[in-house]
Amino acid sequence: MSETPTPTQDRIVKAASRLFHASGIRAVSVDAVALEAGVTKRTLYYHFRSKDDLIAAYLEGRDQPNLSAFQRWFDAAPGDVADKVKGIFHKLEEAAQHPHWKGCGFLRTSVELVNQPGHPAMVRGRAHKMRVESWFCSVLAEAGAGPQASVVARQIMVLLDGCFSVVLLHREPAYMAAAGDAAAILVRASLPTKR
Amino acid sequence: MSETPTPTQDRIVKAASRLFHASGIRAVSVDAVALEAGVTKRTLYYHFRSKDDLIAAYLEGRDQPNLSAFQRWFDAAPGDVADKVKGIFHKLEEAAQHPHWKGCGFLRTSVELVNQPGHPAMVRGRAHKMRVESWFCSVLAEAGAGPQASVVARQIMVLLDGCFSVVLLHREPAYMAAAGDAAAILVRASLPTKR
DNA sequence: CAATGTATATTCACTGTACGGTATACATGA
DNA sequence: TCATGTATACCGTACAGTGAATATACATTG
Repeated sequence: MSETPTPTQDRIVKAASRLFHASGIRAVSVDAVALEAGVTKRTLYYHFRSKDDLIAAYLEGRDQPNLSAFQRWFDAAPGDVADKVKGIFHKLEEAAQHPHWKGCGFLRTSVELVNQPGHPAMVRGRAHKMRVESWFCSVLAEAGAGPQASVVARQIMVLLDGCFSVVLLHREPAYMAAAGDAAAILVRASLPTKR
Repeated sequence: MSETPTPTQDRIVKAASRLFHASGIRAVSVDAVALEAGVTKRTLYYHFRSKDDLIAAYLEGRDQPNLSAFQRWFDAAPGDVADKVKGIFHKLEEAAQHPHWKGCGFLRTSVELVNQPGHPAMVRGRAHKMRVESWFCSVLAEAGAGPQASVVARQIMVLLDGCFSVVLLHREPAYMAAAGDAAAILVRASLPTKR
């Protein structure tokens, strides 16, 4: 799992990621993944024990890139911490404009696996969300939020995941702007007054 | 659709609701619904054209009850508007304690149908969420939020749906308390200062 | 009243297909 | 020759949906 993947494994995971993210894990068959990867199903099963393994690999591959994107967006935004957090929501709003945008793969997978809380994909989903939350928490703590940092980090996570869900249903990215404003208000309320 | 359902139709929809809500629409077969309803599959297909029709009926039946619950919780909570909104999140937190709690059927169904935006169930999901949002909006407007009412209503919806998603993944209802605090802060910020 | 017709409601048994996963054999290079 | 990798063909199952027959209810008509 932690070894360097062969080119074939890589192609399979990439194909799985495209299809799973586009249509959901239950709607995509193993045959479809093999076809997309240009590989026979038997080859796929040589490299992955089961479809569940493939799902786990799919999410594994999205963990770091997702977090990095948030961090990049935060760093690139001008202004104070509150503005920078708001900047993340702004970038998310831009991304959601594309008709192919499909929300958060971790959340969507967790919905499809709602009755298998111990599924490796669920474990990875929780770990990913916790990483993001911890990063928000440390950012807020460095900005001087004190003991409020962890609460506000949780509130930001709720707003973030709320955006994914609401916009996936309504296809109305403007919710993200409203959520960004909310996040900025909450961050400011947690920081010591400026002057 | 608007006619009084026969007892058999009612039993089928109720069985479908239980199973769909417990496990998701894709994980539950029509055979399973028929079995749960104590009816042959062929009888089920006499009353409903397809599984999609059944899914739509399932969500149709959750629209008004869901909204009414929010309104009841709001009315029952003490304090000003901000406190009452927070009261909704508190009740939600209580509900999420039960191990059988499975989040919001509308959101979860929308995830499972992500590639069929025109599906009747998606249409009903959007309509339901809009009804809830409109109700929040009118409540805020009556409290004197002015033009901010619609923005804050959207922020509350994002927090609400964020709770459903986050808690379904983490199984940690405390996120709802944090979200309730956030909602109260946002509502207060939108109202004219007391004195 | 009895025989008949008709719409509603229900059942058993079935079809076609798509799916996750596998048995087995073949190829290739160290 | 042995490990790695790929391919063809297949298995058993589960699923959405259907065909054709049957039962019940109730009205129409001789």
